Amino acid sequence: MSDDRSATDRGVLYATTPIFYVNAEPHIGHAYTTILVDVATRYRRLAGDDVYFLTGTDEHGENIQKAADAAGTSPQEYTDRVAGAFRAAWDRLGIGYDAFIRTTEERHKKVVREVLQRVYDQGDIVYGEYGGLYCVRCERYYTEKELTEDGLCPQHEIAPEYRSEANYFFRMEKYRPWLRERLETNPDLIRPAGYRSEVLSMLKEPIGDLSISRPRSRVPWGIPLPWDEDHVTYVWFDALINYYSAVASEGLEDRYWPHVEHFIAKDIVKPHGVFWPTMLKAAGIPLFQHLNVHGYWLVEDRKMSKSLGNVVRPLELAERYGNDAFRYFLLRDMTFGLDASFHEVGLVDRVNADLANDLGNLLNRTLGMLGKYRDGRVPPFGPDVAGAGALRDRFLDLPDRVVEQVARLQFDRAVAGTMDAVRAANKFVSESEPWSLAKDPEAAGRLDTVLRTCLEALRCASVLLDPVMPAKMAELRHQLGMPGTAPTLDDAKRWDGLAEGSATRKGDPLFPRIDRAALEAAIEVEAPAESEDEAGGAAPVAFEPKPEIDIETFAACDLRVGTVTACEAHPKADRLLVLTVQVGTETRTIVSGIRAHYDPEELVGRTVVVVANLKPVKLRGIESQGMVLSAEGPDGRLSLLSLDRAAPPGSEVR
RNA sequence: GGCGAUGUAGCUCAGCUGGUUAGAGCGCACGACUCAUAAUCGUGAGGUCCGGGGUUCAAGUCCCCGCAUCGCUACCA
Repeated sequence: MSDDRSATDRGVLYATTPIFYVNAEPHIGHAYTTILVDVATRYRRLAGDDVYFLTGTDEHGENIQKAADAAGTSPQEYTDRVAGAFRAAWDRLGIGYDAFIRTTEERHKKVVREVLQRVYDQGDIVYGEYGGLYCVRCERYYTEKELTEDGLCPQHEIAPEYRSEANYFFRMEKYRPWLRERLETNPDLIRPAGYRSEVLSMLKEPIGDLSISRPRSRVPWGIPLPWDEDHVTYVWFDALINYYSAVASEGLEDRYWPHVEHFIAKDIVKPHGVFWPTMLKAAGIPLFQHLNVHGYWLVEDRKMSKSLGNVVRPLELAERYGNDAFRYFLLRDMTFGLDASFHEVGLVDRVNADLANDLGNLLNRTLGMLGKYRDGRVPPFGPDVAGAGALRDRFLDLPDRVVEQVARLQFDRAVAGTMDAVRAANKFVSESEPWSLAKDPEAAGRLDTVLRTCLEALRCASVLLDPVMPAKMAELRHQLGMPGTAPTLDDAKRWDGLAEGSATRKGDPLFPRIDRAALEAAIEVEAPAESEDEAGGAAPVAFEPKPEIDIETFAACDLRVGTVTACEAHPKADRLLVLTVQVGTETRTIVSGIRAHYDPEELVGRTVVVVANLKPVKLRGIESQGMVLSAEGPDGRLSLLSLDRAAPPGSEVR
């Protein structure tokens, strides 16, 4: 256990998941974070700690509004529905959260406004007019240091202008030195260490100030700024503050805030590792204890994406294989902080080997013999049997180790260690051969010892695995004849937890084996079907049309058919390709940001659509004389426009 | 381009502050057993620890260079 969480906060835990943006159904990433926190909190509860587990939904913003419009409903109705879907999903996955916060709740809005006002009053929120020098071409602000000696934009060598955008900015840059210092002196504030380094490297250069508002006229679906009702907060002050508002609004601030642990996936390290601590500092609220960052589940070794058709639906898996088995797999097969690969066959193998063969079968064989030899009743310990004491010691050593591993976020090891002990129990059965003892009347006492030892091993295992598989472990204890009361960690520290003479209740196998061959066959069948629709099946995108233009304005764009005659990677930019395009009689050099989507070779000879009268611009040293058109797919994947009938290079497009 | 992470048996991964013949599970081969969910237990095959240098008595573990994959970041007319 790390030093900084010793005296003050031992015994109390406030754990959070991110609040999820309600524009999509929960996927395995959402589910993993939430299950992880569920397991972590259950372990701490098992140890007798005072625990508060928060999750929720992020419901404001333009996208929600658009999605609601597209669905033909109001934002409120829309978010009610989706937030309800998230809650239902978590319920089905056995998530025992204590509180569910929605950013549209009054209690949240009130706290957000209070915090905003406080930060504003002390001068850390400023109007965008003070934002600075803005290069129109770059569409970004520059600090004076970044500009050339003459005060020009380094990219375009034009004079930047003072931009008076109607936004408010949080003066985040001001807190950068403080945050660096804090991370230096508090090395495990962000963990594992790799993510701390990442944040530190972000802080080496200016982080700028953070835009935190949008005009209410454009985005009415948000929380109005308390001092300027014409603006609403944008994302950060709204969403991040949920962690604080959830307890502050319930009078639980003193009890839980000093013990807050955030759990997130690595994609949101920046807002949580940079924005959030500086916001807290500015608001005079103490920092979180740790920011705990986990990796991604890579599906078929690629990042999960809708366009690849490899989205893993947690509810389907839980349904198919059992929720507890699914949870076990997630916790067992990912090392905290690192990415892990998800293969459905791997899940099945894991569940069969560990849960069906080792744990489930140990229960089944033990209760089977108990029924046969002892009428299903719990025997006393008899004379010593070789290996019984060692097995007992092995189990009784586990609780302290597990608690420590959980504190270090080593859930995989905590679970593996317990399963190793279960394996040792199976070995003990083989070596002590109770079926042979049963044939020898003089060995009755030793048979008692063997059976009782197995029963106690199972009972202890059920306690140590209870946070991961609450339903199945309760069922296990039920089969052992125990009452349905919730276990405590102390139950795993004793070897006499069963009542002598009590009746066991052998039932169906706890974890039925999953037919792996059938699964493989099913995958065979599914595989070809997936490749058919690249984009055709993608959901329509809600959008807000740009301001109307007339035909003359459109005609001002000179769009032309072109043929790519050569193409190579830009020598000084990772994301750019340099195309040579034949447009009519002219040959143009066009720089385009499509390198991540197309190989240079595959473009040679292709027909493209070119904006021919764009003002040329130098991109990383190469002049681009135009632009090629492409469309963006659901996953940011670009698709170049081409023609479905031949038209010679230079033909006008209209 | 900058920063960071990862690269260990067919597969999924452990290997903490450098120290005996490099580990686990799955899969595979052979054997044992029969209480059990075609389960369990044992034995075995299988590795240039990404490549190349270096530091050290000693390196998978530290340093340098490179390769590959991933992430963040700049460029995305």
